[in-house]
Amino acid sequence: MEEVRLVGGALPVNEQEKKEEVLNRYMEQHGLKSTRQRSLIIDTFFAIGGHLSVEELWSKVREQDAKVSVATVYRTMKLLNDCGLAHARNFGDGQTRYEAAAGREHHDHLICTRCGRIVEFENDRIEAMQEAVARKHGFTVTSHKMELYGLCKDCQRQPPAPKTEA
Amino acid sequence: MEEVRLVGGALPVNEQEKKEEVLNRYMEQHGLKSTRQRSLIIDTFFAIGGHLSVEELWSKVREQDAKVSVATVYRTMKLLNDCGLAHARNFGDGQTRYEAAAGREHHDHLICTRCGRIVEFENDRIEAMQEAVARKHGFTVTSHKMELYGLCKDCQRQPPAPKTEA
DNA sequence: ATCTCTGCAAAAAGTTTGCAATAAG
DNA sequence: CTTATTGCAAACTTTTTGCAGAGAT
Repeated sequence: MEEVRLVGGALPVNEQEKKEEVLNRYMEQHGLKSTRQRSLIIDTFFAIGGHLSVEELWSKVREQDAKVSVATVYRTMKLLNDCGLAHARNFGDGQTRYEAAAGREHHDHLICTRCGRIVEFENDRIEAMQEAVARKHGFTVTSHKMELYGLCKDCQRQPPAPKTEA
Repeated sequence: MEEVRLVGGALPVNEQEKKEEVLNRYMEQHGLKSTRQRSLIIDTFFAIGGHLSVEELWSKVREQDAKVSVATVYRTMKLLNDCGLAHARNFGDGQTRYEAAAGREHHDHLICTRCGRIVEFENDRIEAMQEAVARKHGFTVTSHKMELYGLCKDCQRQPPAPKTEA
């Protein structure tokens, strides 16, 4: 139970190719160059998975190359976001978190307010009802965000020490 | 149709009393004092309604008293949030927005990505399903956030000029 | 009087940007 | 070679905080 800090992490091998394809096409079309730090940041991001803040990602990246600057991490994540391989999320802790997006279904989040654990889920019936509600109000939905905050199984029985998000 | 920029704004008169009661009790229990700027900020906040950023609220407050500082607005809104009369929201535009909460049911938001209009709604069935999903993952939900982004009725037929949030 | 508040300005925290040096194609 | 990228530091934005003077009870 402990090792599953986050659900929805690193991509399976077959996704790797699709991801690289998307990335390469995007870089080519935009005249971008492939650099050592970009690759390192991107690889690290997809390898770790989860919902990383720039700070967290940066510290992981620096374990490999201490010279990489935050600015580069910010710029690279913006790039990944723009080409659709990562989504920027904001869970209200004051910093933007990124999550891998390539080839993944839309999903929502369950967030433990005690230990910071984040679990992803999807539910078609809820989505259908959202559509219905929107229609009733004359809206056309293009995207949505749903976050459930509460206590995870472990934290419900007080004991487990609160750990800050992985 | 145009005047309804936001749904869920100023409180009805009968709510005013309940609100004041809550506020007074809270201030008393916490040894807080009622001051000119606090009252002005709070009254302005409830009078305008909607989903105000500190910046917006501050500018409205300054129309009445140009000397009030942002710090005081921040401190006062934090206070309102703590006593449960306001909820801090984050719609991803980089600034915290507050909305009146006294005696209002929990609700979610429909947000027009073109004109910024925000419509509130509530749906018990969706909430019930959220509970179910959470339970399935071993979570106990204490609060949630659901935002549907898309185009409102007006903006679906291109013409209407986009206006920034009231 | 006493203890809380306010305004101001400085400090944080997170993110962005300008620029000269550096690396990629 | 030419153009994009990087690191660094300065700039920005939003929010918080320390402090001395002003205000509330």
